[in-house]
Amino acid sequence: MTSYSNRLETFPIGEFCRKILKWYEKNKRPLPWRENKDPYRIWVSEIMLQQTKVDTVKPYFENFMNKFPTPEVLAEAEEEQVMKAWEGLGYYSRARNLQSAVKEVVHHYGGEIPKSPEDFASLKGVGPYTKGAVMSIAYDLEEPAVDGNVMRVLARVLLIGDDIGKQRTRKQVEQDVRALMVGTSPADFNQALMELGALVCTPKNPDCTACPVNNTCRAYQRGMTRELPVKAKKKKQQRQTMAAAVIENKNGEILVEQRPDKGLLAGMWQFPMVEASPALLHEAMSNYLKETHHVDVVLEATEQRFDHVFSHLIWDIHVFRTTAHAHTLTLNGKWLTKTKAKQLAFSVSHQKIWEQQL
DNA sequence: GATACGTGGAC
DNA sequence: TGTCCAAGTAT
Repeated sequence: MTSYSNRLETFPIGEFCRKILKWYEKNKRPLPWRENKDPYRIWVSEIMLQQTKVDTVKPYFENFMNKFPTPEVLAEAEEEQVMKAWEGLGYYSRARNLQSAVKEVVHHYGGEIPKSPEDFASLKGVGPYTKGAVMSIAYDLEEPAVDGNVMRVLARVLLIGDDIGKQRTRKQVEQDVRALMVGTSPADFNQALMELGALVCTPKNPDCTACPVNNTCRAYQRGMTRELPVKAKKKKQQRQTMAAAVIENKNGEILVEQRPDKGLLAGMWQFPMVEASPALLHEAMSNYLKETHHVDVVLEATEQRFDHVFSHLIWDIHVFRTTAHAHTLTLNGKWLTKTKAKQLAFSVSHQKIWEQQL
C-alpha cells in the first residue's frame, strides 16, 4: 500500500483529472438537484443524500422543494410540517438541524447561503462533506467533498490500505483531493469522483473494464480492487423486546405519546411503547399505561409482532390493544381521532403497528 | 475516537 | 435470515 506522504508523487494527476472530467461530462445523470446551481436546492439535496440512496431521495426532494421552495419559506414553516415531509427518510435530526440552520441563514445572512466555507460549516448539520459539496457545487470553490464514493474510488486508484471508517483517513483523502483538484472545476471534479463511485467504481463488482481511469488505477493494475477499500466490520445490533399498544377510548379516540426530545426518534409521536423482557411484556405494558397514562384496563395481546431494524439496534415489537374509558389525564400523551393519531404517530414501525392491530 | 442516529434495497 | 450498504454529523 502507498503511504500518505508519497502516494501522489508519481501519480499522473493531469491525466487522471482530464479523463474523469471528460467521462463525467458525458455520463452524469440528470438529477433534480442538478437542474440549476441554486445553493439552497443543492444544500437540501446534500442533507437528504446523507447515508441515503439517490432513488430514495428523489421523490422526497421534489416534495420538499414544492413545500419549502426558499430558505424564507422553510424558516417560517411549522416544525411538524417539516418533520412530516421528512417522514420515512430517517436520521430525523437532519431535518431539525436543516431548519435551524436555514433560520440562521435568513436571520443572520440575509437569506443568502454563505459563500465562506468557514461560515457555512458553522451551521447546524453541516459537516466536512456537506461544506465541501455545497461550496464546490454551488459556488465552484476549491473545497474537497469526500463521501463514501470518493473514499472508495481513491482507496483503489491510489492504493490506500487504511480503514476508511477512520476520521484520519478521511482527512488525508481530503488533502489528496485538494492536490488533485487544482486547476479543475471543483464543482465538476467532486461530482465526477462521486458519480464514478456510484456508477462504475461500485463496492461490489466494479465495472473496471469500462472505467475511464483504469490505466491510472493502482488497485486495478495489481488486481486488488476486491480488497479495497478496507473497512472495519460493523458490530451486530443489539435486540430489544418492545411492547406497543393501540388504545381506543369510548369516544373512538386513540392514545399517542411523545418521545423524549433527545436520542432515538427524538420528539416523535408514537403509540405507547415500553421495553421489557419477553416474558414480562404484558405486565410491563399494563404497569406503564397505569403509571404514565392512567389507563387501568385489561390488555389484549394480538399475537402480532415484527422487527424494526435500526442501524445500531433491533426492536422486536409486540402489539397489544385494548379499549379504555374516555379521559385525558396523561403525562406525555394525548387522545386523538383515529385519523390524526395515525398521521401523527411517526416512523415506519408505527404505521405497521396500526395496520397489525386492525 | 468510538458510538448513536433510520430506512429500504441488493445479494 | 444475514450482511452490507447510501452523497455523514454530533457528541
